[in-house]
Amino acid sequence: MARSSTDEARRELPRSRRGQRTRASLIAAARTVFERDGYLNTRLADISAEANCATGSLYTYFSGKEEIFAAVLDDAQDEMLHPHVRAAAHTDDPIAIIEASNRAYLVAYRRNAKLMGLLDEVAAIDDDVRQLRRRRTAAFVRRNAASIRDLQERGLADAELDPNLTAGALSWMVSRMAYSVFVLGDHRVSLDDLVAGLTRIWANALRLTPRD
Amino acid sequence: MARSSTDEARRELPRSRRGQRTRASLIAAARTVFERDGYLNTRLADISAEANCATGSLYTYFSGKEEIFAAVLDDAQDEMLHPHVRAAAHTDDPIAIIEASNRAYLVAYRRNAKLMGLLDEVAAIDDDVRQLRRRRTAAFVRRNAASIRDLQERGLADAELDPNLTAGALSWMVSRMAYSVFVLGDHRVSLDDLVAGLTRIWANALRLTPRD
Amino acid sequence: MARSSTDEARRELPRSRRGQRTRASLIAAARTVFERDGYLNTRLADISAEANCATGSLYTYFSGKEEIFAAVLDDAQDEMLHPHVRAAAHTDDPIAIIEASNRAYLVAYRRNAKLMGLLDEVAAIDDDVRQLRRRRTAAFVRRNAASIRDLQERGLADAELDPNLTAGALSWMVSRMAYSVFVLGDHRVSLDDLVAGLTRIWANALRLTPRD
Amino acid sequence: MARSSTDEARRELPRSRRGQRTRASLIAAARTVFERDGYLNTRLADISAEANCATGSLYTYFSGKEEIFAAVLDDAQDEMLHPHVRAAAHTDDPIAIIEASNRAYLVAYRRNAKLMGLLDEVAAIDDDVRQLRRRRTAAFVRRNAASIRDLQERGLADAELDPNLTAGALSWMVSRMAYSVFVLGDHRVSLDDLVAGLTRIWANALRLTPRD
DNA sequence: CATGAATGAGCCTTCATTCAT
DNA sequence: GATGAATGAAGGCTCATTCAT
Repeated sequence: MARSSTDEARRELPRSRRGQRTRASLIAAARTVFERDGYLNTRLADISAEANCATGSLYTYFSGKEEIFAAVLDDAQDEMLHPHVRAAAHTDDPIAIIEASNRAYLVAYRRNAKLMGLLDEVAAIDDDVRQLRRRRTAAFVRRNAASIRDLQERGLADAELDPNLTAGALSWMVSRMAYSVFVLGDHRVSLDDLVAGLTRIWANALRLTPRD
Repeated sequence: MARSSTDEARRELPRSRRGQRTRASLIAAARTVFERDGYLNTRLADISAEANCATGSLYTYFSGKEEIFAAVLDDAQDEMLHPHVRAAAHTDDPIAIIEASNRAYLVAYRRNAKLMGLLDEVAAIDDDVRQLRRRRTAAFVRRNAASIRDLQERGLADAELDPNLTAGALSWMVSRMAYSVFVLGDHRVSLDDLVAGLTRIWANALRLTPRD
Repeated sequence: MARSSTDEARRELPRSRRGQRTRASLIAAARTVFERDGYLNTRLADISAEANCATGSLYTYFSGKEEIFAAVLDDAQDEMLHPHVRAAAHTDDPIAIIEASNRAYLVAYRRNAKLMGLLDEVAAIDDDVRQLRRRRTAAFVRRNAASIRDLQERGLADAELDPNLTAGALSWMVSRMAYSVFVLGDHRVSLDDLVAGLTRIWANALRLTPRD
Repeated sequence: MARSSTDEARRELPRSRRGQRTRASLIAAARTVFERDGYLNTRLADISAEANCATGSLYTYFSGKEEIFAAVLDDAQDEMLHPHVRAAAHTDDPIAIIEASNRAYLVAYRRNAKLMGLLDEVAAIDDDVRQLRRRRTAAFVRRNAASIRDLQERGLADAELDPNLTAGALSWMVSRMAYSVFVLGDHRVSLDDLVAGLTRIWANALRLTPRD
């Protein structure tokens, strides 16, 4: 997570084995409770209770709610990262790449739907988390923008589109649809149809021509 | 607003002129404070202070934070409504209609950017508000879906697209871009460019052919 | 009521006809609400609402909750008074007199059961009401004590009994049984059986010999 | 106390010694303040102040006023219980048994007069406490009824009396006289005279013949 | 390091009472 | 007199954070 290296307030990692166990169980408990009760409704006491340890112990490792939430995100880091386009590096077909990317994203989102919804809740509340998410998204958007620019230069994509704006718009489209489908439960649609639908819109938007 | 007719707990409207003035000033104060401090940080005492009245007066008209927030939304109702496509009824060009619709939406959004951001914050927290927003969005999406279906039937739009999914995806795209630009301050872009960009993406996505 | 003549704080009686009507409807409403919700749970606003008049109007006639409660008691005065033994003056049989007295008391109690329960609630809370009730009871007890003394002097009742103590004990016995049966709903027993049972205990206690 | 086993909301007992001390001092403080100021006038802050601890500490052990009051009763439990008739099991004389029972009750009542008065205040207000008292009284009355029935069967007591009604009536008589004498301060009478007087009435009521 | 009780600021909510209209 | 909105003191309760053991 972005904070990992920069946040000097963070408590040091525990040295003893016992400490590591406690810390880990607190993080696991926090995720459980956050996902069950929501960020705001969660009291720190609930977390320590879930972790079967004393209230005070939480402060041994974390400075407060925000930090333990950050730790939960950190812990789930890899699962949640925007999948890289390289995920589908073994093809040249731009549409196939987009599809692979979307699929990877949506699969990851679905697997962590509760946490993603939580992230959304917290981002609406907490500026740090909002910045964090923005930074992540920015990286993703930048990659997409680069890809669009590349396709435009190769004459494959609509040259009129502003690569940055377009990348941003399409990224939001996918991430909000994921939220809508997996968190809110709107749109009863299968994963395959969702991937296909979003990919087609994305490809159309760029005016890529399907090879068919 | 949706609650108006359904929420039986809502306090009665004031009978006297004085009461109407107080109620109105409370709503105005609430909007000011909510937009300034955010929903969570706002204490009801802040609102009454801003409205220059006693704490208790707030409870004369509202049962609590949620209800006064609902009243603020109610009050801003018309400004915030998703603009109807009819806005551009005086043309036949599908792209022109989309553009007009997007412009209307983005203009309205920009005018109430703070409130829209607030709505987003609260929707992440409060289920009632979430439902409220969902209902509104659903109506908007339904209209868009109908429009897409119509264009498909007329052979103007990509027949492969699922109208509902597409309408949902494109609507989210526009609304999140509005959030991104006007609330978060991302993408330094002019309103015109934003409208043009989103409209082009939208039109491309449907495979509408610009007349040029 | 005892306060009627002594309490200088009491508002004057209204002169206008309209005022009298308002005052009367407030008292009626107060009784309704007190009996329905209990003394503590009753808010003055509930009373004025029930009386279909403004909150402020209550203060035109009463200085507060205690005073309007006193007015309710005042209003119900005659129904609630301890019945006088004279009620059965047309017989010489001591037991018949006791029975008549008990019956009269219990009938009156039953008729105003809600109010009597209320009186009990308030007496436990408010010292003024407690004193009021004590004064009333004292008069009743005094009469009973005199009656016992008389029977003792005539050689009809156990001479060992302390007339005051006995009168107090038996009076409490009857009044608490009334409370128990009519307010709490204990002892499923008919009025006749209740009267008969209490009268027999009373007569036995005095060692009066039934004539049979 | 009756709630002990049934009230699932009750906070857990403290685990540490310190916690036990705090809890105990809160209960002691509560009794002091309740007896001094009455139930209604007591603010929870007064109790914590009296116990020299923070407001919040009270909530560590009790969920509110009702529960801490219940704990006070619980704590005084043994002193307040209706004394059992067995208290005087070493005699066969029915009157002596009644006298011993009454004396035990009145002595206990006098010792806890303030608390008994309090119990009365609260019973008039709070339904839970009312039920609690009712259950206790019922047990006491049941024992007395059984005793009366026994005496009737042995031909020693007036066969006409309804055992339940009579037991109820006489029990109320004694308990209200205790209230009257020890709480209200009516009837200037010595304990011995009170015991003697009530016992004679009780015995007379049953038509027991004194052995003299 | 763990424990879990203690702390107390902070905010909400009620409602008797007043008072301008 | 009637009206009903305004007032604001009062007290309840929560829970993040600290700290003695």
